[in-house]
Amino acid sequence: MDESGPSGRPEQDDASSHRAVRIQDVAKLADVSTATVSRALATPERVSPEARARVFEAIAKTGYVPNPAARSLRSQKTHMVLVVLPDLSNTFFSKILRGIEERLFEAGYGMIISDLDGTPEKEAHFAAFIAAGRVDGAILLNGHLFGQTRMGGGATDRTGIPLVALCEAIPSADIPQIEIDNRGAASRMTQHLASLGHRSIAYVSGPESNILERERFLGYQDGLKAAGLPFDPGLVLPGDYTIEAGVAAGQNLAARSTRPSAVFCTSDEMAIGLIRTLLSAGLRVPGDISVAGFDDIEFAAVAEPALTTIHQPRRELGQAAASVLIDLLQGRPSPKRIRLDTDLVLRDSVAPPQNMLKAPAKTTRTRAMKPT
Amino acid sequence: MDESGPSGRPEQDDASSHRAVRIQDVAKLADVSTATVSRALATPERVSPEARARVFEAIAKTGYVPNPAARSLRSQKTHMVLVVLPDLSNTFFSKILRGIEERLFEAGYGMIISDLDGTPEKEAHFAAFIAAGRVDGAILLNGHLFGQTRMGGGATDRTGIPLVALCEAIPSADIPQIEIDNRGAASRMTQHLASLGHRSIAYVSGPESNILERERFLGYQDGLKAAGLPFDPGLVLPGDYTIEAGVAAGQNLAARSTRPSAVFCTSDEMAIGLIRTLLSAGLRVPGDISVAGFDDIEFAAVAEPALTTIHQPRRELGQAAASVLIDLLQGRPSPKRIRLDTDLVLRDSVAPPQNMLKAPAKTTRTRAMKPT
DNA sequence: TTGAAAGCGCTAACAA
DNA sequence: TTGTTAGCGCTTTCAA
Repeated sequence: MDESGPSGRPEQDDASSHRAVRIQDVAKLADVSTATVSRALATPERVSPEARARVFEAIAKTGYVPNPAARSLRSQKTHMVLVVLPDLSNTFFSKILRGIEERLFEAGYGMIISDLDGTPEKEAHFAAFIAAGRVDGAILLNGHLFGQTRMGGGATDRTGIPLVALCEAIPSADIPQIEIDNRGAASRMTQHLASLGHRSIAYVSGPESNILERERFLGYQDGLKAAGLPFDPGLVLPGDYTIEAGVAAGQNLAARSTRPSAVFCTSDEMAIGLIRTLLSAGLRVPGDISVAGFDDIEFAAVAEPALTTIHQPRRELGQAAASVLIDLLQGRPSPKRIRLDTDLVLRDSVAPPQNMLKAPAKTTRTRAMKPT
Repeated sequence: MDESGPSGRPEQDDASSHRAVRIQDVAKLADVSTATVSRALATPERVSPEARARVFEAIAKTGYVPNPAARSLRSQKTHMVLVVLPDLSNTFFSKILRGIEERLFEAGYGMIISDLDGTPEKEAHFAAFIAAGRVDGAILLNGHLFGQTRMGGGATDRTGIPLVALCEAIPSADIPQIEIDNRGAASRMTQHLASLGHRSIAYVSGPESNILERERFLGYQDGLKAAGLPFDPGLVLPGDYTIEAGVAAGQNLAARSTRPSAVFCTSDEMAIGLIRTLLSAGLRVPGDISVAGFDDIEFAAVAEPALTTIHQPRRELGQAAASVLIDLLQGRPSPKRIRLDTDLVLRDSVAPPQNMLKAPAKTTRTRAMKPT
């Protein structure tokens, strides 16, 4: 079809170059069989140096790119990974995604993203995606995809593709988990607040059903206990990690006659929304109320006041998850669980309660926990 | 992984069969040919009701899911769309992405994401992605992918897959463009600032090479001219849409002895970083300096002070781009250019200059431009 | 080390 | 309306 031009460059595209270059074309040009071309690509060491050289030359000359559909049909591999996440438009996830993409890219995998905004039908759809064999593996950023669908029947190996859980551990499933110590971090923040003298520390939660949330809530209680403070259900405000939830919690708090002196929000978004509402209501932060967040998103550092929060290594989390999945995909052993460290980031939104003194805060980071 | 069983015949269909159900299995069960099964799926109206019923029953019974690799190999369609974007971890893009994903999902397309963090090699990689036929079409959110690589030679139809440019129009290429009127919006904001009495309006730019940036910069100049203000190059500060760039611009401004009374930042991130730095330097916003942003990201409304900015319909932009691409993919006619409206969102970060009076601002939206 | 040849599972051209 | 059949482009036995 496409004779290579006299120049040695790939053919000029006249009307002629309809057809993509196939392995046959390369084989013919290199004067070998298609099998040899295939081998030269997959296992170069099993092809004689001469043949290999000719093959690569022919590939360069023709601009041959293997057809992934054919390859995939034959080899049952797609070199694609599915990433399932609850909300694409959430800053928290997008940074993780980037970490994932980086690593997958390096390893030659493509990334298919599925954003299931809480829609059960979408879960089913992406389960079908997996079932159809469109991907070699998947990274799950939400705790319950396949929670019902797939794992429910205990049929972990029904579809049989490697899965990795990121952040939201899937409790029953025994798939590798990449996470932070949510409980420990929440406990640590709570104790930090207590150590400054706060006796009444409110908690703005994530969605109840969320595994992360449960861990953090336990951590909050741990922290209270460690500080010798009683747990007061009246100080627990419902939330869902969004700015709006923070605003709602702020309104709730602002309307109270007696208020906690500190609030621990389980996401920075909520903390920022909460602070905004408090300020609008004429309260001072941290003067009247200290507010702490969780995640350390980009905006935490430039919030007004700058947010004291827990730093999560989001990109690294993504990278770690991708690395584990790639190991699995390539048959290498890989850790069943990776727990990355968090940092307690001290900024300006938290201070000792009104009646106590405190020097103006500077951003400080404290290593939150040692590796285990 | 596992050896396929005695490969002559498929296993029993119900028990935990190793082997995936194929079209043959369905055909046999429904007592029709594979062609009929295929037709029943693709063009049900061309199959007799009885046959169709039996086919669907068999599909339900077996849990048949077509093998996309085989389908794709044969039909030369992948039902995949590539989305190329400059920075996945940027809030601005993630909301757009969601709009895209929604629409693609509805139409039965999957989304492959490529984040090229300015790395030229990645551009090449994804160009290869397209060349290999892994996707049926692509949405480009950055102005210059294939700017050199592909379009350079004027060979638009070299790879021949439908392309849509989103936000950053690719100047020379004649592919459909989905965008906002950047120039008009920037002009409008500039005039708004001028109308409040600001005579000295600084501008924090995006990356120079960026097409968006050029449009907005022109708009800024248009606005100045319309307001009868001179253009002062000393009031143009370099930026790149990031928080850090805003911080840098803030430091620059804070260090000056005479300062503009207003600053127009071409992204909310920069505006937030700038405000933060100004406040830290002891300046008041908008008391001493008014600051305006661009984009209206989620955090704009809860920034302190709340940000006056240009609202971009990000999700809708994504949806529009996906819709156009789907039209193209399915051979329907589609508009060559879609321009969505922006809004001027008035909040608290902008006020008349110090010597003038102004009532406390409330969030207000004004339609920025009429459709054309 | 190499080549011939048999499919991977599906769709579409052609015939009936 | 339906079935037969020939590939789509590749990898991978199996022999040589």
